[in-house]
Amino acid sequence: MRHAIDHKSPVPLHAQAEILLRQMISEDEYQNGKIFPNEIELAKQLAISRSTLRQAINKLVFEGLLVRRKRTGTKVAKSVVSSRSNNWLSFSQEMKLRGIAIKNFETNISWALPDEEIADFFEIKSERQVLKMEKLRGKPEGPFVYFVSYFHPRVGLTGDEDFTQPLYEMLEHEHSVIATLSKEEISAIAADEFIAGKLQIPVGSPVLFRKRFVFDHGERPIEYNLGFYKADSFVYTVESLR
Amino acid sequence: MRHAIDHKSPVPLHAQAEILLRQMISEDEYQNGKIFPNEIELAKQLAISRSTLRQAINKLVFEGLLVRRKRTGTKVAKSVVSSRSNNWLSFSQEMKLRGIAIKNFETNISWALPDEEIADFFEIKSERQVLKMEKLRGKPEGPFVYFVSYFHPRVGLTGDEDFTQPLYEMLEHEHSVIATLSKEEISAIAADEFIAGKLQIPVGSPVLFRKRFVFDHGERPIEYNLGFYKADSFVYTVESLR
DNA sequence: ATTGTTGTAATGTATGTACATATAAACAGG
DNA sequence: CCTGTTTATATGTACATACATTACAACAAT
Repeated sequence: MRHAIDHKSPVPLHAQAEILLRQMISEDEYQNGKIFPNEIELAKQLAISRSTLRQAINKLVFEGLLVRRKRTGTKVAKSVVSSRSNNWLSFSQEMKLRGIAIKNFETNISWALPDEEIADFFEIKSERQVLKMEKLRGKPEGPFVYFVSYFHPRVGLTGDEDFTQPLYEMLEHEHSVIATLSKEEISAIAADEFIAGKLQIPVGSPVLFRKRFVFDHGERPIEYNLGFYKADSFVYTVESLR
Repeated sequence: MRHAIDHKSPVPLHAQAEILLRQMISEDEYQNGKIFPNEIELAKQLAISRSTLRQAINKLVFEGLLVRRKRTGTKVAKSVVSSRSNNWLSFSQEMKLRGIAIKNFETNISWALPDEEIADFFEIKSERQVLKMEKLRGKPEGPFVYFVSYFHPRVGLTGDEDFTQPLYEMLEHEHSVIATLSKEEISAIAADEFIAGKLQIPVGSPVLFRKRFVFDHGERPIEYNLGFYKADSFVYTVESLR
């Protein structure tokens, strides 16, 4: 009998249930296709009503994390198609959601001169220094992604900010900059020596390369971001309606 | 008093409510920020219960079409305007747009047994044969993409169709199947022997791999598609709003 | 004028209940 | 052995109800 739900907590019961379900989802058994206890049973275990539990389950179904079939039951979705091209979760938030612990291998903040493409995107002179952020992140056993970001001077970053917290929240709270639009280009490339060194892979290995342009609500450029992902470590999901 | 909801229809009431709400959303008044009737009032107008109406509203809130605030009410979300990019151009249409002439190197139609993932996606037994379409396409100087598609038996393809015309138009006109939703997963992989052979590149070279799940308006699976793009030949672009 | 209080209107949370529907599995009949 | 039929079980749909929370608005007190 589970009873991990606190009826006296200010956190809504369905939200608590959602958290519990996310935990279950990340467990190996459920990842491997084990059927969840049925609604009635699970509701009883958690000591909440079926309707409340359903609220939590439905949210996860909508996100594409769970699938349900009558008579069969509820289980973790096979092809984890995380719905809504919500690319607005931070990297760590997203990984957390998928139950992956991440480790920071390097974080580097510096001032740099933008190359032509960046200066062009920011609409500034290439003599003007911009803040550059590099991050090397991955699983405990090794890095699998190398990021480089450049920020528009308008944002007002000093380099002393706390770059460990979710980036877009930090920008919003500390600098009142609200990122609302991103354009991304995704391609496959071969690792050059630099990237191969960072990701600890052979030169020439496949790398998923993402170039990202981030704008504020006035469509003014905010961030220029490059991401290099070790092959197979990362799947980019997109959902589109006609 | 609205009463556009048919209680005798086999279509669930919440689904009917959802359709009505979508219509309202598209109306000018609501686009311009008019507040919707409150839940209780609207439920009364539609002659359904508040819970049922809420089911519909919540779905649209999840989708980001509506925003709600206590005491203020429910209205159309500001920023939304149709997000997402058009992945709905056919390959050749898209290439044409970019001024690239396309050559077909191979087109192969056959019947095949689906592997577990495909059978699972289609929700059919893996003994049931499905139509398989392979295409190798590229520039005059060489191929740069290899596609494999599987079609759900429901579509009713015989294999004798004209696969040279734009696929989704053909499906719509010849088989009344309207593809409206696609979920895609993009990753980088190393070319295995088969793919390397097709694309005429060394084994182990980087390849942009796209897995695509296509659904009709009822979210029923229609097509399962794999695309292998030679590195640097293809850039995937995504635009997303928050 | 500012600050605090109270009313009220909207969504948010939560439960209990009832019946519908889809389907896997067991069963029976040929 | 296969084929149809029944049964049990899980999700799906729908409603009625109650109380909590939030936040704007009006008013009162300082």
